Amino acid sequence: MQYWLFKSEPDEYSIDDLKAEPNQTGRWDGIRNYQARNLIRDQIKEGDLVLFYHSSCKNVGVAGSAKVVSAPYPDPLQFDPESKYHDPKSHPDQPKWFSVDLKYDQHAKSFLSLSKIKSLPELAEMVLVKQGRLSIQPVTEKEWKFISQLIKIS
DNA sequence: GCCAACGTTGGC
DNA sequence: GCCAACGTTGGC
Repeated sequence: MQYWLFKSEPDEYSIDDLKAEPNQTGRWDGIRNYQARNLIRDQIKEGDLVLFYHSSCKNVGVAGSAKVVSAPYPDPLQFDPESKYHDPKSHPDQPKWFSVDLKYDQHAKSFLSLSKIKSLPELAEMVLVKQGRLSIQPVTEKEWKFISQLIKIS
């Protein structure tokens, strides 16, 4: 079992949007950063657990949890000329960008803000704290357990 | 392969 | 809207 943190701008796609999807399951697409792509393509597995993080908004922080419910597969938006995520350099026989499906799990009963995260020595080593700008990042089991307690999810 | 210029992310 | 910290692009 592995743990991850996925960032999303809630104006674009919030944890409530995920919950409102049919079967509470949505496609995590639009990843266009190689570090994040490598994680999603090579390391993320069906069944892994995800902290759903809201970025670039009034309240930045961990809003809840979700579960990976598919293997990685090519992000269809890269082949869609209408999409802002269209990548004309990517070809279907060798796709550059990947997606997974996420299923809503729980809302944080207590929202965990970034400032709170930064104030906690137990979370000082999080990628979120050390390297701000990565949209998909690994979370250690220790961090996951600590955060689960803080936000009161099980 | 280096590196300057430019673009993006994301907190504040 | 600002700006720091990256990542990407492209000339050489």
